[in-house]
Amino acid sequence: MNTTRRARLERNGWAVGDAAQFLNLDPQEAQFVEVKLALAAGVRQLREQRGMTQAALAQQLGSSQSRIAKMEAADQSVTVDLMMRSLLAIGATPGQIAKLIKRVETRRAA
Amino acid sequence: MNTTRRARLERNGWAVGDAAQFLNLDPQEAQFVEVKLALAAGVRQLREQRGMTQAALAQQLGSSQSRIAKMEAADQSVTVDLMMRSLLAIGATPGQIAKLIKRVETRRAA
DNA sequence: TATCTTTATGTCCAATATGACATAAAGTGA
DNA sequence: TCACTTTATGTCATATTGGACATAAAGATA
Repeated sequence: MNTTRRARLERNGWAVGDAAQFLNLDPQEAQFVEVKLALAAGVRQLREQRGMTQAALAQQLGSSQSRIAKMEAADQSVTVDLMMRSLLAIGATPGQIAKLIKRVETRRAA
Repeated sequence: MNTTRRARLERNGWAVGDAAQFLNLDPQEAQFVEVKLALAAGVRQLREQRGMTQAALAQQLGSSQSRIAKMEAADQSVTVDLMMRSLLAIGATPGQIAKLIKRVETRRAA
């Protein structure tokens, strides 16, 4: 978000910030959420890259379409464990997963 | 393990391999376990680096000493979620966590 | 050795996550 | 528009995880 847009919104009474501010998360829980978001995005990206539907991925994982949808939405009911397993099942390497997580850190600086 | 030792063991009927072979894990589940082991090691390392006991860390996390012990042992009853939260609570950055995971990949090549 | 501290292991049950299912919503092409 | 595919959302029962507690085992210090 650029500076003028932010300023305009704030003038009009909008609280402009990230999920952490909105939800009043302490910083480390906020970071945890960001990690989950990053992994969720990774799952979606890899799945689409492979031209798979959520249903197809669900079948490969022995899960269900609805759970995949929740996973890609980083729903609070899905664990990082499931995301990790999914990423590995899709063929992501630990290095790729690491990259997803590493980006969380720098995102704040951007 | 060096080559001659391996050869000697195998001559004597020992199956020489890693945890994956021993437990008959498929490769991606094996990798998942390795990720957990790496994170577990990270927790222990950071905790000791800070001169904390498991009990002290447990208190900081609102958990219990036994759970910390299990976490550091990468017990199957502890999730990656708990490890991640713990690492972040100890002050690990996403970048550091990423590094732990990234190392899993290259370990195989070593 | 004995005592104290720390860590490991096993079990309980309340809290949470899971796959499954139904169904709504959104997207796609005729 | 309609039909079809894909994704999103809500709920449920079963399974798994969590903190807690007891206690064993291992370390440290005298």
